[in-house]
Amino acid sequence: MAEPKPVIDCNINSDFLFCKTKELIDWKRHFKSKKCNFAAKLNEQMDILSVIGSKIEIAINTLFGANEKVSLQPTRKEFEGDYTFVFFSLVKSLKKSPIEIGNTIGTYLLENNKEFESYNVVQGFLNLKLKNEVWVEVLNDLLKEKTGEDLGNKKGSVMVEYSSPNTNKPLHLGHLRNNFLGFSVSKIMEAAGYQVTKACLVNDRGIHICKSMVAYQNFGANETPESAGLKGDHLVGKYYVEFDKAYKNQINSLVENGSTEEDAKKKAPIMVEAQEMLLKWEQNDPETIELWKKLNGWVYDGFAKTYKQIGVEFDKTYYESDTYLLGKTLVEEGLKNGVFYQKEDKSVWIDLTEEGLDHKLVLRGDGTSVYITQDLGTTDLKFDDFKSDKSIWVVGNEQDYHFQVLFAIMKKLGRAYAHGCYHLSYGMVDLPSGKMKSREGTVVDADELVSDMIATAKAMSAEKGKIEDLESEESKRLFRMLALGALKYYLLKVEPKKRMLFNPEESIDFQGNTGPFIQYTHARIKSILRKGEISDDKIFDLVGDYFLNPEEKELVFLLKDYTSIIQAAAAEYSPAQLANYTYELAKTFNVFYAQHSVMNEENEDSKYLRLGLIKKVAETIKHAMGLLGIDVPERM
RNA sequence: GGUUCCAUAGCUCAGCUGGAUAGAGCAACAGAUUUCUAAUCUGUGGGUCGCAGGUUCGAAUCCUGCUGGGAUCACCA
Repeated sequence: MAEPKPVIDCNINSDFLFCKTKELIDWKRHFKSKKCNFAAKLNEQMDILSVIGSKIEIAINTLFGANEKVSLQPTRKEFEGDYTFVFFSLVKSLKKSPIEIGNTIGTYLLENNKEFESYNVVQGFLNLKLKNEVWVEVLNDLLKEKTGEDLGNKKGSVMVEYSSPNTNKPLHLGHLRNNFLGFSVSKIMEAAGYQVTKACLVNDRGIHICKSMVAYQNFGANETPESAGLKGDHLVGKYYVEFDKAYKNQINSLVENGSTEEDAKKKAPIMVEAQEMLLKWEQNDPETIELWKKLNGWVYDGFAKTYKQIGVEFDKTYYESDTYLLGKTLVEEGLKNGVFYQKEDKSVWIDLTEEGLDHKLVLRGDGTSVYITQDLGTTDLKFDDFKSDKSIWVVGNEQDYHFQVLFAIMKKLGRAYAHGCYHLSYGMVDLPSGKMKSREGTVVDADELVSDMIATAKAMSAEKGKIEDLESEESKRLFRMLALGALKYYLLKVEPKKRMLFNPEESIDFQGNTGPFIQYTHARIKSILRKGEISDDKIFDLVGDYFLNPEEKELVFLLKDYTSIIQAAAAEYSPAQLANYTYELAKTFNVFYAQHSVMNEENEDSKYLRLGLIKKVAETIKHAMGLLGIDVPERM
């Protein structure tokens, strides 16, 4: 094994990976007026990628007098090198052959910098290999940093609204995608340096809850969650279904007696009753309010259990019953300043044709609100309450148009916050049997799904013979952790905006690109670390002159990307990017694990470096999974 | 019909602002356990990147058109 002499001294940070002060100043001056990828970053924290990029920019400028915007990509496996600079654009402007340009730059880089080990040129690709000690130092720096916590806290504040359930039925699979997305995006934004408020807007009023109320009043016989042995939300959901049954029966008999179907739908007594109840509710009828509070109370108890079980939470809960009348003042404001216009029937509209949208009603002729009216008011309220710089709505893509309209109106009303509004739109969750339809009873209930998955996790653990006492509290925690890990990862690994297929069998899979695979990887590492804890000081002392093998280097390579992955995931509101990264990291560790031993390694330097390395891998996995809302076990 | 999103291996999905021979997992087949957890690892087969043009040194990626699918186009929420 090669044993390179230590060329790194203790001032490495200020001298080696970072640019020398004088050099730095020259670069800044040099690139100030020009657009250069990396030079622009000099004020910020420098990572190895930026350093290399800047050095190439310098080289090109010195050699050819050209200002090139350099971007780098990891060198493909089939070529030698760490990073590749693609310079086809230079071939044209410099009118020289690719080989000549590549060699000129490569030679210059090697002669004038100490980071580079070698280079090779293939067509317009300059493959650069960095010296081993660069990677050791990258690792050393990583070990000194706290995982995922060096991003600063200076990006402002953001509100993430998600979940937003209706109080007439329990949560289903579609809600789970919403909840997991919302929670994860909140965590990611937080990690990226935002101050986050997690908000939930409960849809607790309206015709849907009145339907449940009417059905309960008619058929409920004073049933309670206790007497029925049902979670509150399921009990109320049951009466929502009862309503629908009775409604359909009434329609059928009306049609049999000669009504048209359209007429029957309007005149069915139970529907009339529901509408009357809504009216009573709006008039604050005490009896109605009492019933409403009772049923909603049950539902909230049920939701609370579900939220606790799936591990999501909120900092602020808004209730539509409090906010549904808001927005009318905005309508007045809009009329006053000419953003809105009024028709003869007194209804109020906005013309959004310039924005590529349509005319939109914002207030009915009788002065009552529509959906968008409420949302105008609620949006103002949210920004007023929290003074957030940004606001994210996690809502399904069936409301894409609604949010386009909402944001366009806010802009027209001159709300400064309008540019900070973002609709995180996600696709539907399909089942192998097709679309989920609540009316056809093909919805997958959230509570049921979670408990099924916990049971499966238990069964699989039993089958593997991994767990001794299946009934212990610790085991139960583990099964829940695995079940939720599988479910959350399955729903989050797909890019939010894409429609996705939920295959029950695949979702509880523990192999391949799954949550439990990553959880298992973490448990494996912790198992080693239990045998070989080592103080940080010792690791830092020893890594200096160690020669990394390819598997170790690959891990370092991935680990150093972690913070930028968080930034990217935050910028695109995409937990999927983080999920993919974490999978890649876990997989890479397992390759390392299959080929190298940590505790049985005879070379002490190697052993301690590996202990440090895998500790960092475990921390990164844990942190990243945490951002997905997934816990990882110490053993499994 | 207008608007909008999507289309990549048998299946489920990656593929960042255009870069080298398009990648994973599952499924199939063949291997690996005296060694820190085999819920792991290694290998094999599998592709008209929906179709057709365009932009250029270079396109799964950008533009246009077409086909297929989803969503939406309520004085519902």
